Amino acid sequence: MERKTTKHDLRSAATRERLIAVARTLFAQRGYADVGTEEIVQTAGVTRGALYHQFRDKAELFTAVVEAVETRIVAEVTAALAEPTTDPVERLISGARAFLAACADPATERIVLRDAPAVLGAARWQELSERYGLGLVQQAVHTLLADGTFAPQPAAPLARLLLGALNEAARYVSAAEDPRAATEECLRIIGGMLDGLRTAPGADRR
Amino acid sequence: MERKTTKHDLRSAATRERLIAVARTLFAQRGYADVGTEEIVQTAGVTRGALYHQFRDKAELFTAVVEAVETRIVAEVTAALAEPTTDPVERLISGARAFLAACADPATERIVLRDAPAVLGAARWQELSERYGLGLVQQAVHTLLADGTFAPQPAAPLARLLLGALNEAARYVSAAEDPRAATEECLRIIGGMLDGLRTAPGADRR
DNA sequence: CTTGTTTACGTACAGCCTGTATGTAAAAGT
DNA sequence: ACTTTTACATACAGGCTGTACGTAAACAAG
Repeated sequence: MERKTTKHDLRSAATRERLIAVARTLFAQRGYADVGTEEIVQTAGVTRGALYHQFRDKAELFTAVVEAVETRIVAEVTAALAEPTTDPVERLISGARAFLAACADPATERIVLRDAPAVLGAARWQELSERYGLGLVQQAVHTLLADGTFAPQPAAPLARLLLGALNEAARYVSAAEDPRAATEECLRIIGGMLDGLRTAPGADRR
Repeated sequence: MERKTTKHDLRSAATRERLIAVARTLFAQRGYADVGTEEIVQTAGVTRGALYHQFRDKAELFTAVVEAVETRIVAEVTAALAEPTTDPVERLISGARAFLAACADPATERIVLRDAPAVLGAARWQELSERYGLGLVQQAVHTLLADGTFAPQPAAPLARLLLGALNEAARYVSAAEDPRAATEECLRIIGGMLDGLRTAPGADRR
Protein backbone atom coordinates (compact mmCIF):
# COMPACT_ATOMS: atom_id res chain seq x y z
CA MET A 1 0.00 0.00 0.00
CA GLU A 2 1.31 3.39 -0.98
CA ARG A 3 2.29 5.83 1.75
CA LYS A 4 2.02 9.50 0.94
CA THR A 5 4.97 11.78 1.65
CA THR A 6 4.31 13.48 4.92
CA LYS A 7 5.89 16.47 6.65
CA HIS A 8 7.98 14.08 8.72
CA ASP A 9 9.42 12.54 5.64
CA LEU A 10 10.29 15.92 4.17
CA ARG A 11 11.99 17.14 7.32
CA SER A 12 13.74 13.83 7.74
CA ALA A 13 15.01 13.79 4.20
CA ALA A 14 16.19 17.39 4.54
CA THR A 15 18.38 16.78 7.58
CA ARG A 16 19.56 13.55 6.05
CA GLU A 17 20.72 15.32 2.93
CA ARG A 18 22.35 18.08 4.95
CA LEU A 19 24.24 15.55 7.05
CA ILE A 20 25.44 13.78 3.93
CA ALA A 21 26.49 17.03 2.27
CA VAL A 22 28.37 18.28 5.33
CA ALA A 23 30.01 14.93 5.94
CA ARG A 24 31.06 14.81 2.31
CA THR A 25 33.01 18.04 2.49
CA LEU A 26 34.53 17.32 5.90
CA PHE A 27 35.52 13.75 5.06
CA ALA A 28 36.99 15.03 1.81
CA GLN A 29 39.09 17.60 3.64
CA ARG A 30 40.46 15.63 6.55
CA GLY A 31 39.43 12.00 6.10
CA TYR A 32 37.00 9.70 7.87
CA ALA A 33 39.07 9.04 10.98
CA ASP A 34 39.92 12.67 11.71
CA VAL A 35 36.40 14.06 11.59
CA GLY A 36 34.27 13.51 14.67
CA THR A 37 30.52 13.18 14.61
CA GLU A 38 30.19 16.24 16.82
CA GLU A 39 31.80 18.48 14.22
CA ILE A 40 29.57 17.08 11.50
CA VAL A 41 26.33 17.70 13.33
CA GLN A 42 27.39 21.16 14.52
CA THR A 43 28.22 22.19 10.98
CA ALA A 44 24.91 20.74 9.82
CA GLY A 45 23.07 22.60 12.57
CA VAL A 46 21.69 19.56 14.35
CA THR A 47 22.79 17.29 17.20
CA ARG A 48 24.27 13.82 17.35
CA GLY A 49 20.83 12.54 18.16
CA ALA A 50 19.68 13.39 14.66
CA LEU A 51 22.67 11.66 13.14
CA TYR A 52 22.13 8.43 15.06
CA HIS A 53 18.46 8.55 14.24
CA GLN A 54 19.12 8.78 10.52
CA PHE A 55 22.10 6.43 10.40
CA ARG A 56 22.95 3.38 12.44
CA ASP A 57 26.52 4.52 13.02
CA LYS A 58 29.23 6.74 11.63
CA ALA A 59 30.20 4.16 9.04
CA GLU A 60 26.68 4.12 7.60
CA LEU A 61 26.76 7.87 7.16
CA PHE A 62 30.06 7.43 5.38
CA THR A 63 28.51 4.77 3.19
CA ALA A 64 25.78 7.20 2.20
CA VAL A 65 28.44 9.77 1.33
CA VAL A 66 30.30 7.27 -0.82
CA GLU A 67 27.12 6.33 -2.64
CA ALA A 68 26.39 9.97 -3.32
CA VAL A 69 29.85 10.58 -4.75
CA GLU A 70 29.75 7.40 -6.82
CA THR A 71 26.31 8.27 -8.15
CA ARG A 72 27.63 11.64 -9.28
CA ILE A 73 30.61 10.02 -10.98
CA VAL A 74 28.50 7.45 -12.79
CA ALA A 75 26.16 10.20 -13.94
CA GLU A 76 29.00 12.21 -15.47
CA VAL A 77 30.54 9.18 -17.12
CA THR A 78 27.27 7.97 -18.59
CA ALA A 79 26.65 11.47 -19.86
CA ALA A 80 29.98 11.37 -21.66
CA LEU A 81 29.16 7.90 -22.96
CA ALA A 82 25.90 9.16 -24.39
CA GLU A 83 27.46 11.09 -27.26
CA PRO A 84 27.99 8.58 -30.06
CA THR A 85 31.46 7.74 -31.34
CA THR A 86 32.63 5.56 -34.16
CA ASP A 87 35.14 3.30 -32.46
CA PRO A 88 33.84 1.34 -29.44
CA VAL A 89 37.29 1.54 -27.84
CA GLU A 90 37.19 5.29 -28.37
CA ARG A 91 33.93 5.25 -26.46
CA LEU A 92 35.58 3.56 -23.52
CA ILE A 93 38.38 6.10 -23.58
CA SER A 94 36.03 9.05 -23.55
CA GLY A 95 34.31 7.39 -20.62
CA ALA A 96 37.68 7.14 -18.93
CA ARG A 97 38.29 10.81 -19.65
CA ALA A 98 35.02 11.71 -17.96
CA PHE A 99 35.93 9.51 -15.02
CA LEU A 100 39.25 11.25 -14.55
CA ALA A 101 37.56 14.62 -14.83
CA ALA A 102 35.08 13.62 -12.15
CA CYS A 103 37.92 12.48 -9.92
CA ALA A 104 39.72 15.79 -10.36
CA ASP A 105 37.79 16.83 -7.29
CA PRO A 106 40.16 15.68 -4.52
CA ALA A 107 37.11 14.82 -2.47
CA THR A 108 36.48 11.91 -4.75
CA GLU A 109 39.99 10.61 -4.42
CA ARG A 110 40.10 10.78 -0.66
CA ILE A 111 36.62 9.46 0.05
CA VAL A 112 36.16 6.83 -2.62
CA LEU A 113 39.70 5.68 -3.29
CA ARG A 114 41.48 6.09 0.04
CA ASP A 115 39.04 5.77 2.91
CA ALA A 116 36.25 3.69 1.45
CA PRO A 117 38.16 0.39 1.20
CA ALA A 118 39.36 0.63 4.78
CA VAL A 119 36.11 1.86 6.33
CA LEU A 120 33.63 -0.27 4.44
CA GLY A 121 35.69 -3.44 4.39
CA ALA A 122 36.45 -5.58 1.39
CA ALA A 123 32.99 -7.09 0.99
CA ARG A 124 30.89 -3.92 1.11
CA TRP A 125 33.43 -2.02 -0.92
CA GLN A 126 33.46 -4.68 -3.60
CA GLU A 127 29.67 -4.64 -3.65
CA LEU A 128 29.48 -0.86 -3.96
CA SER A 129 32.15 -0.88 -6.62
CA GLU A 130 30.17 -3.35 -8.68
CA ARG A 131 27.03 -1.25 -8.41
CA TYR A 132 28.81 1.85 -9.69
CA GLY A 133 32.21 2.24 -11.31
CA LEU A 134 33.05 -1.39 -11.81
CA GLY A 135 29.59 -1.94 -13.24
CA LEU A 136 30.24 0.58 -15.98
CA VAL A 137 33.57 -0.94 -16.87
CA GLN A 138 32.13 -4.44 -16.86
CA GLN A 139 29.41 -3.33 -19.21
CA ALA A 140 31.88 -1.72 -21.58
CA VAL A 141 34.16 -4.75 -21.48
CA HIS A 142 31.26 -7.05 -22.11
CA THR A 143 30.24 -5.22 -25.28
CA LEU A 144 33.81 -5.08 -26.54
CA LEU A 145 34.15 -8.81 -25.95
CA ALA A 146 30.80 -9.54 -27.59
CA ASP A 147 31.43 -7.58 -30.79
CA GLY A 148 34.84 -9.16 -31.18
CA THR A 149 36.85 -6.00 -30.63
CA PHE A 150 38.64 -7.68 -27.76
CA ALA A 151 40.18 -11.10 -28.01
CA PRO A 152 38.21 -13.66 -25.97
CA GLN A 153 39.28 -13.53 -22.34
CA PRO A 154 37.60 -13.62 -18.93
CA ALA A 155 35.57 -10.45 -18.49
CA ALA A 156 35.54 -10.16 -14.70
CA PRO A 157 39.28 -9.86 -14.04
CA LEU A 158 39.73 -7.74 -17.15
CA ALA A 159 37.20 -5.22 -15.91
CA ARG A 160 38.81 -5.17 -12.48
CA LEU A 161 42.31 -4.64 -13.77
CA LEU A 162 41.11 -1.84 -16.00
CA LEU A 163 39.33 -0.22 -13.09
CA GLY A 164 42.45 -0.61 -10.98
CA ALA A 165 44.47 1.21 -13.63
CA LEU A 166 41.77 3.87 -13.89
CA ASN A 167 41.68 4.41 -10.15
CA GLU A 168 45.43 4.75 -10.02
CA ALA A 169 45.19 7.19 -12.90
CA ALA A 170 42.67 9.18 -10.87
CA ARG A 171 45.09 9.37 -7.96
CA TYR A 172 47.89 10.39 -10.28
CA VAL A 173 45.81 13.09 -11.92
CA SER A 174 44.41 14.44 -8.67
CA ALA A 175 47.93 14.88 -7.31
CA ALA A 176 49.48 16.20 -10.52
CA GLU A 177 50.55 19.81 -10.85
CA ASP A 178 49.04 19.92 -14.35
CA PRO A 179 45.93 17.74 -14.19
CA ARG A 180 45.00 18.33 -17.81
CA ALA A 181 48.33 17.11 -19.12
CA ALA A 182 48.38 14.21 -16.66
CA THR A 183 44.93 13.17 -17.84
CA GLU A 184 46.09 13.00 -21.43
CA GLU A 185 49.21 11.07 -20.48
CA CYS A 186 47.14 8.49 -18.67
CA LEU A 187 44.59 8.22 -21.45
CA ARG A 188 47.30 7.57 -24.02
CA ILE A 189 48.69 4.80 -21.84
CA ILE A 190 45.29 3.29 -21.28
CA GLY A 191 44.67 3.48 -24.99
CA GLY A 192 47.83 1.51 -25.55
CA MET A 193 46.83 -1.07 -22.98
CA LEU A 194 43.46 -1.47 -24.66
CA ASP A 195 45.13 -1.91 -28.03
CA GLY A 196 46.97 -4.89 -26.62
CA LEU A 197 43.69 -6.52 -25.70
CA ARG A 198 42.22 -6.33 -29.20
CA THR A 199 41.87 -9.31 -31.44
CA ALA A 200 45.40 -9.57 -32.77
CA PRO A 201 45.49 -9.16 -36.57
CA GLY A 202 49.21 -9.68 -36.93
CA ALA A 203 50.59 -9.24 -33.46
CA ASP A 204 52.19 -12.24 -31.77
CA ARG A 205 50.19 -13.88 -29.03
CA ARG A 206 51.76 -16.36 -26.69
CA MET B 1 82.12 7.63 16.19
CA GLU B 2 80.79 4.10 16.20
CA ARG B 3 78.66 2.92 19.06
CA LYS B 4 78.84 -0.77 19.94
CA THR B 5 75.65 -2.79 20.28
CA THR B 6 74.82 -2.98 23.93
CA LYS B 7 72.39 -5.09 25.91
CA HIS B 8 69.94 -2.23 25.80
CA ASP B 9 69.97 -2.23 22.06
CA LEU B 10 69.45 -5.98 21.88
CA ARG B 11 66.56 -5.93 24.31
CA SER B 12 65.08 -2.92 22.58
CA ALA B 13 65.32 -4.47 19.16
CA ALA B 14 63.81 -7.69 20.45
CA THR B 15 60.65 -6.10 21.84
CA ARG B 16 60.44 -3.89 18.78
CA GLU B 17 60.48 -6.91 16.50
CA ARG B 18 57.95 -8.73 18.63
CA LEU B 19 55.62 -5.75 18.58
CA ILE B 20 55.89 -5.53 14.81
CA ALA B 21 55.31 -9.26 14.37
CA VAL B 22 52.30 -9.33 16.66
CA ALA B 23 50.82 -6.19 15.14
CA ARG B 24 51.30 -7.65 11.70
CA THR B 25 49.17 -10.70 12.40
CA LEU B 26 46.52 -8.79 14.33
CA PHE B 27 46.22 -5.99 11.77
CA ALA B 28 46.06 -8.59 9.05
CA GLN B 29 43.21 -10.39 10.78
CA ARG B 30 40.96 -7.52 11.85
CA GLY B 31 42.40 -4.33 10.39
CA TYR B 32 44.11 -1.28 11.86
CA ALA B 33 41.04 0.38 13.35
CA ASP B 34 39.67 -2.71 15.08
CA VAL B 35 42.83 -3.71 16.93
CA GLY B 36 43.58 -1.75 20.09
CA THR B 37 47.07 -1.13 21.39
CA GLU B 38 46.27 -2.98 24.60
CA GLU B 39 45.62 -6.22 22.72
CA ILE B 40 48.84 -5.84 20.79
CA VAL B 41 51.05 -5.34 23.82
CA GLN B 42 49.32 -8.09 25.80
CA THR B 43 49.88 -10.56 22.98
CA ALA B 44 53.48 -9.41 22.74
CA GLY B 45 53.91 -9.79 26.49
CA VAL B 46 54.73 -6.16 27.25
CA THR B 47 52.79 -3.07 28.24
CA ARG B 48 51.68 0.01 26.38
CA GLY B 49 54.61 1.85 27.86
CA ALA B 50 56.97 -0.26 25.79
CA LEU B 51 54.99 0.41 22.64
CA TYR B 52 54.99 4.16 23.12
CA HIS B 53 58.66 4.08 23.93
CA GLN B 54 59.50 2.31 20.69
CA PHE B 55 57.00 4.10 18.45
CA ARG B 56 55.67 7.62 18.57
CA ASP B 57 52.10 6.47 18.12
CA LYS B 58 49.98 3.64 16.81
CA ALA B 59 50.33 4.84 13.23
CA GLU B 60 54.12 4.61 13.41
CA LEU B 61 53.90 1.01 14.55
CA PHE B 62 51.62 0.39 11.62
CA THR B 63 54.14 2.06 9.32
CA ALA B 64 56.82 -0.31 10.57
CA VAL B 65 54.51 -3.24 9.85
CA VAL B 66 53.85 -2.01 6.33
CA GLU B 67 57.56 -1.62 5.69
CA ALA B 68 58.19 -5.14 6.90
CA VAL B 69 55.53 -6.58 4.61
CA GLU B 70 56.72 -4.52 1.65
CA THR B 71 60.29 -5.57 2.24
CA ARG B 72 59.23 -9.18 2.15
CA ILE B 73 57.30 -8.69 -1.08
CA VAL B 74 60.16 -6.90 -2.77
CA ALA B 75 62.51 -9.66 -1.71
CA GLU B 76 60.33 -12.36 -3.26
CA VAL B 77 59.83 -10.41 -6.45
CA THR B 78 63.51 -9.63 -6.88
CA ALA B 79 64.27 -13.28 -6.27
CA ALA B 80 61.93 -14.18 -9.10
CA LEU B 81 63.51 -11.50 -11.25
CA ALA B 82 66.94 -12.96 -10.65
CA GLU B 83 66.45 -16.01 -12.85
CA PRO B 84 67.25 -14.95 -16.41
CA THR B 85 64.65 -14.97 -19.15
CA THR B 86 64.86 -14.25 -22.82
CA ASP B 87 62.13 -11.69 -23.32
CA PRO B 88 62.32 -8.56 -21.12
CA VAL B 89 58.53 -8.39 -21.07
CA GLU B 90 58.49 -12.01 -19.96
CA ARG B 91 60.72 -10.92 -17.11
CA LEU B 92 58.22 -8.31 -16.02
CA ILE B 93 55.46 -10.90 -16.13
CA SER B 94 57.34 -13.37 -13.98
CA GLY B 95 57.90 -10.52 -11.56
CA ALA B 96 54.18 -9.89 -11.59
CA ARG B 97 53.59 -13.58 -10.92
CA ALA B 98 55.85 -13.42 -7.89
CA PHE B 99 54.06 -10.30 -6.73
CA LEU B 100 50.67 -11.99 -6.94
CA ALA B 101 52.03 -15.03 -5.12
CA ALA B 102 53.35 -12.82 -2.35
CA CYS B 103 49.97 -11.14 -2.07
CA ALA B 104 48.20 -14.47 -1.80
CA ASP B 105 48.69 -14.02 1.92
CA PRO B 106 45.56 -12.06 2.82
CA ALA B 107 47.63 -10.17 5.37
CA THR B 108 49.34 -8.40 2.55
CA GLU B 109 46.12 -7.40 0.91
CA ARG B 110 44.53 -6.01 4.05
CA ILE B 111 47.55 -4.21 5.45
CA VAL B 112 49.23 -2.87 2.35
CA LEU B 113 46.35 -2.40 -0.06
CA ARG B 114 43.39 -1.58 2.17
CA ASP B 115 44.52 0.09 5.38
CA ALA B 116 47.83 1.65 4.41
CA PRO B 117 46.47 4.36 2.10
CA ALA B 118 43.94 5.50 4.68
CA VAL B 119 46.18 5.30 7.74
CA LEU B 120 49.40 6.71 6.30
CA GLY B 121 47.80 9.38 4.17
CA ALA B 122 48.48 10.05 0.53
CA ALA B 123 51.96 11.54 0.94
CA ARG B 124 53.54 8.90 3.16
CA TRP B 125 51.84 6.13 1.24
CA GLN B 126 53.10 7.45 -2.06
CA GLU B 127 56.58 7.73 -0.60
CA LEU B 128 56.54 4.18 0.75
CA SER B 129 55.13 2.89 -2.49
CA GLU B 130 57.99 4.45 -4.42
CA ARG B 131 60.56 2.93 -2.13
CA TYR B 132 59.13 -0.56 -2.62
CA GLY B 133 56.63 -1.88 -5.12
CA LEU B 134 56.39 1.16 -7.33
CA GLY B 135 60.15 1.39 -7.41
CA LEU B 136 60.42 -2.08 -8.89
CA VAL B 137 57.85 -1.36 -11.55
CA GLN B 138 59.47 1.96 -12.40
CA GLN B 139 62.78 0.22 -12.82
CA ALA B 140 61.29 -2.42 -15.09
CA VAL B 141 59.43 0.17 -17.13
CA HIS B 142 62.54 2.27 -17.47
CA THR B 143 64.57 -0.57 -18.94
CA LEU B 144 61.77 -1.51 -21.32
CA LEU B 145 61.56 2.09 -22.49
CA ALA B 146 65.33 2.38 -22.81
CA ASP B 147 65.83 -0.74 -24.90
CA GLY B 148 63.01 0.20 -27.20
CA THR B 149 60.67 -2.61 -26.26
CA PHE B 150 58.06 -0.08 -25.28
CA ALA B 151 57.04 2.80 -27.47
CA PRO B 152 58.26 6.10 -26.05
CA GLN B 153 55.85 7.40 -23.42
CA PRO B 154 56.05 8.99 -19.98
CA ALA B 155 57.46 6.48 -17.53
CA ALA B 156 55.99 7.76 -14.27
CA PRO B 157 52.28 7.41 -15.09
CA LEU B 158 52.91 4.18 -16.97
CA ALA B 159 54.50 2.60 -13.92
CA ARG B 160 51.69 3.81 -11.69
CA LEU B 161 48.94 2.51 -13.94
CA LEU B 162 50.68 -0.84 -14.17
CA LEU B 163 51.02 -0.98 -10.40
CA GLY B 164 47.37 -0.06 -10.06
CA ALA B 165 46.40 -2.95 -12.28
CA LEU B 166 48.75 -5.25 -10.36
CA ASN B 167 47.32 -4.20 -7.01
CA GLU B 168 43.81 -4.79 -8.25
CA ALA B 169 44.94 -8.15 -9.54
CA ALA B 170 46.27 -8.93 -6.08
CA ARG B 171 42.90 -8.15 -4.54
CA TYR B 172 41.16 -10.25 -7.17
CA VAL B 173 43.48 -13.19 -6.60
CA SER B 174 43.38 -12.98 -2.82
CA ALA B 175 39.58 -13.12 -2.89
CA ALA B 176 39.29 -15.75 -5.62
CA GLU B 177 38.14 -19.27 -4.86
CA ASP B 178 40.87 -20.65 -7.11
CA PRO B 179 43.86 -18.34 -6.65
CA ARG B 180 46.06 -20.26 -9.04
CA ALA B 181 43.63 -19.96 -11.91
CA ALA B 182 42.88 -16.34 -11.07
CA THR B 183 46.59 -15.58 -11.12
CA GLU B 184 46.97 -16.97 -14.62
CA GLU B 185 43.90 -15.11 -15.83
CA CYS B 186 45.31 -11.85 -14.56
CA LEU B 187 48.75 -12.51 -15.97
CA ARG B 188 47.32 -13.20 -19.41
CA ILE B 189 45.44 -9.91 -19.29
CA ILE B 190 48.48 -8.01 -18.09
CA GLY B 191 50.49 -9.63 -20.84
CA GLY B 192 47.96 -8.35 -23.34
CA MET B 193 48.10 -4.86 -21.87
CA LEU B 194 51.89 -4.89 -22.08
CA ASP B 195 51.70 -6.00 -25.72
CA GLY B 196 49.74 -2.87 -26.49
CA LEU B 197 52.52 -0.73 -25.09
CA ARG B 198 55.20 -2.21 -27.32
CA THR B 199 56.66 -0.37 -30.27
CA ALA B 200 53.93 -1.05 -32.81
CA PRO B 201 55.31 -3.00 -35.79
CA GLY B 202 52.09 -3.05 -37.76
CA ALA B 203 49.42 -2.14 -35.26
CA ASP B 204 47.57 1.12 -35.73
CA ARG B 205 48.46 3.93 -33.38
CA ARG B 206 46.30 6.97 -33.05
C1' DC C 1 83.43 -0.72 43.36
C1' DT C 2 80.56 3.14 43.94
C1' DT C 3 77.79 6.71 42.12
C1' DG C 4 75.40 9.49 38.78
C1' DT C 5 73.09 9.11 34.42
C1' DT C 6 70.72 7.15 30.72
C1' DT C 7 67.80 3.60 28.80
C1' DA C 8 63.77 0.66 28.56
C1' DC C 9 59.75 -0.09 30.29
C1' DG C 10 55.58 -0.17 33.72
C1' DT C 11 51.68 2.49 35.80
C1' DA C 12 48.28 5.87 36.32
C1' DC C 13 45.67 9.46 34.50
C1' DA C 14 43.09 12.64 31.45
C1' DG C 15 40.74 13.69 27.13
C1' DC C 16 38.22 12.41 23.23
C1' DC C 17 35.03 9.97 20.67
C1' DT C 18 31.53 6.66 19.72
C1' DG C 19 27.26 4.54 20.66
C1' DT C 20 23.12 4.11 23.59
C1' DA C 21 19.43 5.10 26.71
C1' DT C 22 16.16 8.33 27.86
C1' DG C 23 13.37 12.53 27.42
C1' DT C 24 10.35 15.70 24.50
C1' DA C 25 7.69 18.13 21.18
C1' DA C 26 5.43 17.95 16.86
C1' DA C 27 3.06 15.44 13.51
C1' DA C 28 0.08 11.54 12.19
C1' DG C 29 -3.42 8.31 12.94
C1' DT C 30 -8.16 7.16 14.98
C1' DA D 1 -9.57 14.77 21.53
C1' DC D 2 -6.59 11.24 22.54
C1' DT D 3 -3.11 7.98 21.54
C1' DT D 4 0.78 6.67 18.98
C1' DT D 5 4.61 7.39 16.23
C1' DT D 6 8.22 10.12 14.35
C1' DA D 7 12.27 13.15 14.58
C1' DC D 8 15.29 14.90 17.27
C1' DA D 9 17.81 16.68 21.79
C1' DT D 10 20.21 15.49 26.03
C1' DA D 11 22.78 12.84 29.21
C1' DC D 12 25.59 9.06 30.19
C1' DA D 13 28.84 5.09 29.98
C1' DG D 14 32.62 2.57 27.93
C1' DG D 15 36.75 2.23 25.27
C1' DC D 16 40.77 3.79 23.34
C1' DT D 17 44.67 6.79 22.58
C1' DG D 18 48.38 9.56 24.13
C1' DT D 19 51.03 11.50 28.01
C1' DA D 20 53.09 12.32 32.51
C1' DC D 21 55.40 10.13 35.89
C1' DG D 22 57.71 6.32 38.43
C1' DT D 23 61.26 2.48 38.49
C1' DA D 24 64.74 -0.84 37.84
C1' DA D 25 68.42 -2.36 35.05
C1' DA D 26 72.34 -1.14 32.32
C1' DC D 27 76.05 1.86 31.10
C1' DA D 28 79.74 5.55 32.18
C1' DA D 29 83.03 7.89 35.18
C1' DG D 30 85.95 8.35 39.06
